[in-house]
Amino acid sequence: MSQADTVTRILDSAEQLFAEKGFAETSLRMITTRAKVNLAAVNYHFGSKKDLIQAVFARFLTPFCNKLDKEMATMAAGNPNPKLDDVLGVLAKTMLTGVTSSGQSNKLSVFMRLLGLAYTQAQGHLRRFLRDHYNGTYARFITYLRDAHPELSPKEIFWRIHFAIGACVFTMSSIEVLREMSIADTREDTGIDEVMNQLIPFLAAALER
Amino acid sequence: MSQADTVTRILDSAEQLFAEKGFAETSLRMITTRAKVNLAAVNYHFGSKKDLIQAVFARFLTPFCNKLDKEMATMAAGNPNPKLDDVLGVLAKTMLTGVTSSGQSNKLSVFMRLLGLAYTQAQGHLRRFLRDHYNGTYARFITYLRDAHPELSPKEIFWRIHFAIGACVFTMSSIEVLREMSIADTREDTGIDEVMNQLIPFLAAALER
DNA sequence: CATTGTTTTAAACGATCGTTTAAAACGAGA
DNA sequence: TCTCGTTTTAAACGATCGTTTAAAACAATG
Repeated sequence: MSQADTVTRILDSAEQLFAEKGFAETSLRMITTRAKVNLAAVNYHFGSKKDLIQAVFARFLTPFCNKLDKEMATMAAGNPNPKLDDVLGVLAKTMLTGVTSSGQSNKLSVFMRLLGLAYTQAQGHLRRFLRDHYNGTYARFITYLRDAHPELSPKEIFWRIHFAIGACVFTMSSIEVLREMSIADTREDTGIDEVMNQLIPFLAAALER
Repeated sequence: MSQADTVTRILDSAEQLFAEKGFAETSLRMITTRAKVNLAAVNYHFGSKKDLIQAVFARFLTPFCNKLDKEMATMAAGNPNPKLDDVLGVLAKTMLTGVTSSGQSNKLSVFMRLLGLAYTQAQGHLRRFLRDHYNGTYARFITYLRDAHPELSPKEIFWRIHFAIGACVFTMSSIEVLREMSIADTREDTGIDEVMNQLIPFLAAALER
């Protein structure tokens, strides 16, 4: 087994388990067992558990942010005054097509779940890491939103977009639980596409109003 | 120190720490140290850490659900065809006035944070506990929503209300982080009342549309 | 005051955690 | 084939976890 294999398998297992259980509830022994590598491999290749957490985020956030930056620039080049729909459309498209780190299915919910953990479970070091590495893309995105709605104050833009992020992150984070509850409630299942098809107009209505 | 004191102090500390750090990241030693009681007091009075978690939820959910049930019944008695605004208004009022378990300030964000943990960090036992004890109130509330919007399918009701719950839970769960980010973004702070004043019309627009 | 049931206390239990160590296994270049 | 840097392995480290124990302290009752 080559080094790249070992590193990748650790990242895959860690990503999956972190999204499923959170950081504290996931032990290095769970990760290395699932990855079929030796326990010491994490500390050898990454240094510490904290560094592994950052590596998991870096692996999917770096290409995602690069892609988002590029797509945003492309949109702005062909459209001097992008509206909210345009900006959010680029974001949605990037999320749907650009999140493919470990190649497993259902990647979007993992992405969302990790994003949620970053907000609610970040232990300081992760928050600092994300700010230091991805604040640029975030700031540029917010700027597009402001330009699309110059009549709204920066505050209003900030909170509306985070309300929307909240609805997305929460829904996709708890998608399994929610689908179970939905079945118990309504006696019929709801596919993820169907959830997305309801979520998008929900958010559009809330953001535009 | 009487028994009631000890039990209450443990519940207060646990509630605070769970909301702040989550279940796994909060040790019994943190809880008992903050509560200024002996370590063994948790196992003596509650049995186990899982039982303590359930007790924390029970302490604020039981009076909350009782109050919500009563307020809903009162509303329905005086209003044969409550609209969405009425139903959500009762919910909001109950949340703002009825969440006062440990008497500390900023209780609403603790309530929301714990609610979020119940969805995203529930380890099975908690999910079962909540379903067994509070599913009645939940079902009744959903019924009011359905009656208020008979033209919507049960599925649509279910998902819209959970998108809304997501925006609330996420926002209030990460309120400290978000306020920091907002200050960095906009160079001005946002009070919690102000956040609520933006959140409510946001949700209203999304639910009604 | 003595007794009895309840609560608190200090100490220890075994289990599991993240991390470290040192030797073994491996692989490419001389 | 031998060498040397890299990677993997098994074992152990100290720390911390939830839980248990048995004795001490307490409070109420006779």
